[in-house]
Amino acid sequence: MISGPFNPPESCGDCPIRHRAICSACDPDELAVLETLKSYKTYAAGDTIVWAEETLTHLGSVVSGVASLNRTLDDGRCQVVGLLLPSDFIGRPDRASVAHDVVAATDVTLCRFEKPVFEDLIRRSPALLRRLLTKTCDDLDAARDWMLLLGRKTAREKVAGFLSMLVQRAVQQNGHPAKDGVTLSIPLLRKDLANYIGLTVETTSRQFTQLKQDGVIDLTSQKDIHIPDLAALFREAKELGGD
Amino acid sequence: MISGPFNPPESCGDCPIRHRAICSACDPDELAVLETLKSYKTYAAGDTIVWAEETLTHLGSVVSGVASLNRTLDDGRCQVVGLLLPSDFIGRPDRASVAHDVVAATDVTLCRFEKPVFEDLIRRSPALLRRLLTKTCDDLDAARDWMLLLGRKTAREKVAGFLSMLVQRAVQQNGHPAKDGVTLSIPLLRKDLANYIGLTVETTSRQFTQLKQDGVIDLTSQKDIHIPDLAALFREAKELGGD
DNA sequence: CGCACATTTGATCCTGGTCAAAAGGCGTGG
DNA sequence: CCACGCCTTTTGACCAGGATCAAATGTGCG
Repeated sequence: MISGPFNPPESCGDCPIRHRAICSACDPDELAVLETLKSYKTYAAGDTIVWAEETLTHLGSVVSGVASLNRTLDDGRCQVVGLLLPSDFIGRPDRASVAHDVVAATDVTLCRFEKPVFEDLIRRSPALLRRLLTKTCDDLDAARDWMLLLGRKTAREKVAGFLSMLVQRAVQQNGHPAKDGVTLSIPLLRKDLANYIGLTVETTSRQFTQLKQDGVIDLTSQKDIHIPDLAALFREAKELGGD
Repeated sequence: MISGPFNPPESCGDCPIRHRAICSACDPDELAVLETLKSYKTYAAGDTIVWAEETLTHLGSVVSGVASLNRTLDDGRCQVVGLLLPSDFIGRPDRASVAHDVVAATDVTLCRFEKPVFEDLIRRSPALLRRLLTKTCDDLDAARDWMLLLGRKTAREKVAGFLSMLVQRAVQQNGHPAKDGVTLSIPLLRKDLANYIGLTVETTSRQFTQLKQDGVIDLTSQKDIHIPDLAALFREAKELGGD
């Protein structure tokens, strides 16, 4: 989605996630405070940003790139339990650690605050706290939607459901309503994608092939995909209200 | 778990969930305010407490009983996306509705506030807001744990995982550390249990039979279960740190 | 160009689903 | 008190969707 190195914005006013991240709740005065406290950090694709159970020193938002939240069993089985896209938040204020690894799927830049500093911020700004609650509720709803996909959907529906989710998030970010279909880039390797939808790489790949043959999707490269008819994709995904 | 009709407490001080529900964040003054604003409502097992997408008039906590959060597809496939036990909270302050049905699994009593009243409360009490955020974060972590179970665990591990979760929640509520095993009651029908762990009733039943034959569990009746060795159960469930 | 890794395709197996029927529980009414 | 009927749970026989194992094809990079 972002090509080339990402340069952090000069000021919060120029920040690409200014109106969607938790700081969107802040007025200019508060923003001026954040400005002095924030710092940026960039990770390369594949880097682990946080290890599960590790003590967090910072909290913050994804400014660019995509990260996945991974929960892994001793025997190697792995489930991706969430995707962090730009404006999504990492960490919770009242716990020392998170319960899963956070891994950069692409190059990732974070806008961070030291944990005690952030805790002081939300103590002083109810708006910020309120915004964080809203975002957490949204994450919870998304996680529960995903439970339906993992527990009850077929392989084909899972792949279509994943793509539907990507499309919906892309539309809600870029805001283009899409007239003649949508083109987007899949920010995960097949392996990670499979771990996200609870399948193996092989079945995932087979379902892509099928959906392509059936004209639901069009792969221009392995990562770049074109969806000619959104309603058709949503129907395949059995989204509630997908028609 | 609760037998016979449940009588709401005379005052918040006598309430069984006083120290675990969101009101645990309140000082005596705040509690006195809540006291004048709350109301109780009881539902019979099987009743739908809230329909998905229906406009919520109240928010509140489960005082007694168990409710399940159900997400259902048009073709009838159904996934339970959460269990509400005593002290758990229903609803989110900033949305008009919830994304899933809330169904009473046993008889359920709620302690409720009218939505606008509750919104006013959290506007005036940062402690309450803060407590709500903590609970929501906990729910999110639990949902993500469940995604691992749904996406990556075998039928046997799913059943053992469900029982492990029940045990852990029972211990954290009743606080008894359990010397010679734990006895508890399963508050769901097999059908609902199956919908919670993403299996059919038949496989769920078969796994119970297996676990019984292997001495991991002991069914005294269809709902009442005794677990002689918690560590053994956790091992079956492949819980992180289950040994 | 050649190597390492990601993705796709193929052949076979096995876990869990489906369909069907029996057994167990429980409340109602004779 | 027991008989009947309804619903839940268990068990059985068979089937299929997705996993596993293996190999071929694609892709990016030094």
